[in-house]
Amino acid sequence: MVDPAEARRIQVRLCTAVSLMDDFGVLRQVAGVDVGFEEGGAITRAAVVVLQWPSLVLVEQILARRPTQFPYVPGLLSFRELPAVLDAFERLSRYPDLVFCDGQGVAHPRGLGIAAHLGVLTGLPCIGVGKSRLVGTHAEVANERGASTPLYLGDARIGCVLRSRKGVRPLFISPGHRVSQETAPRLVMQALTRFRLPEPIRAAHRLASAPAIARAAARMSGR
DNA sequence: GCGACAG
DNA sequence: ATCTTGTCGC
Repeated sequence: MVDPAEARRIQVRLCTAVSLMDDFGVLRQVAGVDVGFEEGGAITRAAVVVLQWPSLVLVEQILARRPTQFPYVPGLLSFRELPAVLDAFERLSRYPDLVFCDGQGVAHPRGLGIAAHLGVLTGLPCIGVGKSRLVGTHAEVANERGASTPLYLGDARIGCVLRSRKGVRPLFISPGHRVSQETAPRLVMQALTRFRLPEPIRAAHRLASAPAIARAAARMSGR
């Protein structure tokens, strides 16, 4: 199995394949990706949902489960979560035109967050939607829906910090693959309804964290 | 050597 | 991420 040192070498090599140019046609179906765990982390659950665009109507959902084989190491998240995500992608009846992935895109120490890694491996346009910061510096973000400020790593712009709705913690948006810095936050805004997270990510999260619901139901019915 | 650190 | 009830705030 790949160890952390080897994983970092793979990232340095693969990051050269990332494209930060808009390169996709008319969007008809978009996917949302998120991962959860069972058995105290022993089992990885990857959820991939497909929504019609721009209606955001759910049209397909796939859940893949497999033994976890890599620990959580900041900066190496994709090596822990992508195996299960790729299992789920193989079962899709049709590939989406764009993917929203929970986690960073190129806003990563070596430019290959999980959304960028997924984009390079599948070849699909991908956008990283992080709920918190991994790397980079930025100015304060106005407390208004749609407000944003660029995220930098040294001189390079690696993404943006976006307030998806007033009064919530901002999202860390960065291109994953075949999407530009300007377009990524625009598409995220178009995928929002009334919640902090864009709909594709919310739908994937509901499916990936289903165990929590099962446990809640068990507790209510009789422990 | 001392923090920071996606999910 | 996950373990977990009620509770503070808009």
